[in-house]
Amino acid sequence: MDKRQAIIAAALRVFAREGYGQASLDTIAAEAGVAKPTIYNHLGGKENLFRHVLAEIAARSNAKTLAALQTFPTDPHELRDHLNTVGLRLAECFVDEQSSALRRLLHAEIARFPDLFDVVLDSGPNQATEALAGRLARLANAGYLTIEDPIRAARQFVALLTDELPAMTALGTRPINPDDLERAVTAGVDTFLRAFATPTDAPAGPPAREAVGPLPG
Amino acid sequence: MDKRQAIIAAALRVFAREGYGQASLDTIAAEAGVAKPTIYNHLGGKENLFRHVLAEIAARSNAKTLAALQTFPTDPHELRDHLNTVGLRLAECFVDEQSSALRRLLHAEIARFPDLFDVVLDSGPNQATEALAGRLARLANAGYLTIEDPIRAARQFVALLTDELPAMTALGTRPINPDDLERAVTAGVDTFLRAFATPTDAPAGPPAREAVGPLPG
Amino acid sequence: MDKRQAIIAAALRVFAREGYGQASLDTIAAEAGVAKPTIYNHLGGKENLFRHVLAEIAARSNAKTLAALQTFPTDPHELRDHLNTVGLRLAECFVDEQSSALRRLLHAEIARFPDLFDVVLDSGPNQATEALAGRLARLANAGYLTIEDPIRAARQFVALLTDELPAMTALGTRPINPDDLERAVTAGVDTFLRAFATPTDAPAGPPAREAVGPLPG
Amino acid sequence: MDKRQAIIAAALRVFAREGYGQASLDTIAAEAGVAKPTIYNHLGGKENLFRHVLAEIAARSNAKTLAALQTFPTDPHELRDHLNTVGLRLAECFVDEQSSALRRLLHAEIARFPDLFDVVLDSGPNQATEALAGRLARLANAGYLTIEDPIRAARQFVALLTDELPAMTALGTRPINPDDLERAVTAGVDTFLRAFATPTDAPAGPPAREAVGPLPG
DNA sequence: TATGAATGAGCATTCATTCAT
DNA sequence: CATGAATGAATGCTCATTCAT
Repeated sequence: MDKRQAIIAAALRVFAREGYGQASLDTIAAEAGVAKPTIYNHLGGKENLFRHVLAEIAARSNAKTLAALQTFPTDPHELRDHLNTVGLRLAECFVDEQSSALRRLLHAEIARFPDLFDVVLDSGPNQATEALAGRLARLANAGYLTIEDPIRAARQFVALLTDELPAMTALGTRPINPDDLERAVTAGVDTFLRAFATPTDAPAGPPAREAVGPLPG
Repeated sequence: MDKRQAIIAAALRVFAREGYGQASLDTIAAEAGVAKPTIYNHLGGKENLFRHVLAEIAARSNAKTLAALQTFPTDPHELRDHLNTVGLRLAECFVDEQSSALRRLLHAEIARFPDLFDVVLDSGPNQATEALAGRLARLANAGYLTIEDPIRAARQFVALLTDELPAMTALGTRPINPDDLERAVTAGVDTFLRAFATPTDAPAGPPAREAVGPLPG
Repeated sequence: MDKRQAIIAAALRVFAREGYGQASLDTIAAEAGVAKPTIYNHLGGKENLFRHVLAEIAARSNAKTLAALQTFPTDPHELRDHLNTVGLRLAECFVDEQSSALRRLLHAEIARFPDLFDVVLDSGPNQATEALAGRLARLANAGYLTIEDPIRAARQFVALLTDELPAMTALGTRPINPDDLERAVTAGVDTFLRAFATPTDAPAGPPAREAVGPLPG
Repeated sequence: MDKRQAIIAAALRVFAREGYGQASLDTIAAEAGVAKPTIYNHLGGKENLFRHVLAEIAARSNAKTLAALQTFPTDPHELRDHLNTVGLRLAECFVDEQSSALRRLLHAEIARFPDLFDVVLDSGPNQATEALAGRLARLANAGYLTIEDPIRAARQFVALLTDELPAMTALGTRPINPDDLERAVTAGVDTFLRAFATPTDAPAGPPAREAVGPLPG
């Protein structure tokens, strides 16, 4: 329905702005332009509304992130530049307003909604990590990177990229200067490459096969 | 006073358990074994109480973390082992119940208390990062590590160490298996050394365990 | 609505009985037979409720008083009797329970609601004084009274009528004996006539024209 | 004691400013510079304190008023001027800050303290009325005034004097312009003399200034 | 389906009062 | 005598929820 979307959109704004506990259904109803009971008709209670909202943000964030990975270079000649590009896209997803709000809400209400954490994790970051791991594995197979555990590498790639962002954005409540964002990404990619780039004297080619598999002794 | 400490301790528990908005002074008073007005006499209102509590946890967490760094090896022969040891201590601080609660509360209430973020940051993580950076710089000076920006390296060290912990502990609400924690730390230290360890053809120190694979020349 | 009137009526009773500060919304709600939030839905908060109540009593009192003046004799042969009659009606309005309560509440809360005084004054006594002044001016024009400033005369008429009433009714908290009320009125009218009755040796007729206008040297 | 007076003085200010219900012992204690229990030691409870305060203001107001009557002219050649003078003094007592506060407090709390009304009345206005009645009786005996019931005349004298003052001072919460006060007094004295001055064709006293218009024969 | 109206429960806060010191 | 500390009780107000329409 039309109203249903209006309610979820309004709830998303209000929950993000005020948190679950302080958000009032009156505010949400007013902001959605509907009467309070309509919220109950469509979504039944505050708790259920919250779950729907989180699912919604998680889905959106996930879609955005997967889209950012869609054009991941699988056979780049300029590896660093390409990682910087894709890293910047990921970092932009990370500092995205809704993505930040989602993280804040999860932290805030995990005690009240312990199940939501896994739901969100599976619907979002885990998928992204898997996708990213696949891309990194291809680069490893192509000999550009030396990676034993692609999932781990993917997680660490993201960790290095987003390292400074919470502090720089006050947990996502302050906008970040694009230059600062790029610098943070560059720093993360730099360290990532120091750790995982295949030494360049062995030019390109597919030698690093064993690097992906089980390690020797 | 005695009561004052009891109030802060109880408030800490209740805020951590229920969040700022849902925590009620009745609950805190009951859990502290005092009457409600006593909270007002000592700490003046809910907001002030919350600030005191956060400051308290932040101070404790910081002290714990700085203590963990106190015995940082400055001239180790077994670099990896030593980094694993200190990394484990840091990770233990990270997954500490109070430290996790602090992070959750900060995320939850940063919209209501925008100033608290910087306060906590300065009283905690920033000091730890600086201390850690100093230790890493010494190791670099001694030729064990190749580091240009110690602050950045310190931040990335922590990022790599704690990478998996939020997911493994459900944002600090579930205890973590010590073995899992150690594995996560090892993985982080491993990548850190791949990125920053000085190449081993330099005589100092043992080679960084072949399992990691050849480091870039 | 029905409930709205019930709330205002109950609030009127409770405020009159206990004063603004001591009156509790719980009491008012109970006495009105509604739940507390209903008061907020209809009238928004204690202060607003108080304003509505005062406006209500002021309007009622004013209507009563103006009605009492409606039948004011404009050409009486028995001037004293007629003034006694109208004076008694006015005095009855003055000692009326609600009118007294209004005066008490105004005195009590003028510090908290400085604006209410003028509001009530304009919606009540001032209108009555003007109406009364008009009636007195007609009597003066008809030669029965000698009045230069009808507004002043009206005020003084009321002052003389109500002179003893506060003390006799304990500021409106005790009922007054009708005989006592009549005696007080008679005394006031008596003095009023001593001051303003045109000397009777000039029988009736319209001679006192100049008395209303500017006085001689 | 010193403290006792400080408490009463502070309570007087606070009660006058905020009313009985809203005045808090904390405020009074702070304003008096004592600890709260000290109020209990000296004056036992809020209600008792209030009684003491009212008695105190009543006594002061009464003293002031009686002093204003002390120099009442008993054999004046300029009757009107003398009545204006004494009337002005009485009116000044009436608009006095403390006297006004006393009236407001009495109105406000007569429901809670029904007995206080008579206490204050006897300790104040009644004494003043008696004193004034005595003075007026002397003037009547001297042939200047024609008065049958001096008490009644005294009450009416005051009523005519103070007629406009409540409206002009917003029940004593706004200061009054001295010129306005004098004009109000003059108007009251004028009407009083029209009612009670012995006709001037009798030799005693100067004629009552034609501005008043002819007095009834 | 959508809503205006109503409510029971709960919250932060304040206050008059007492007690140990 | 004076006070710091503590508290039971009450108050204004808000909220999630329901029901009749």
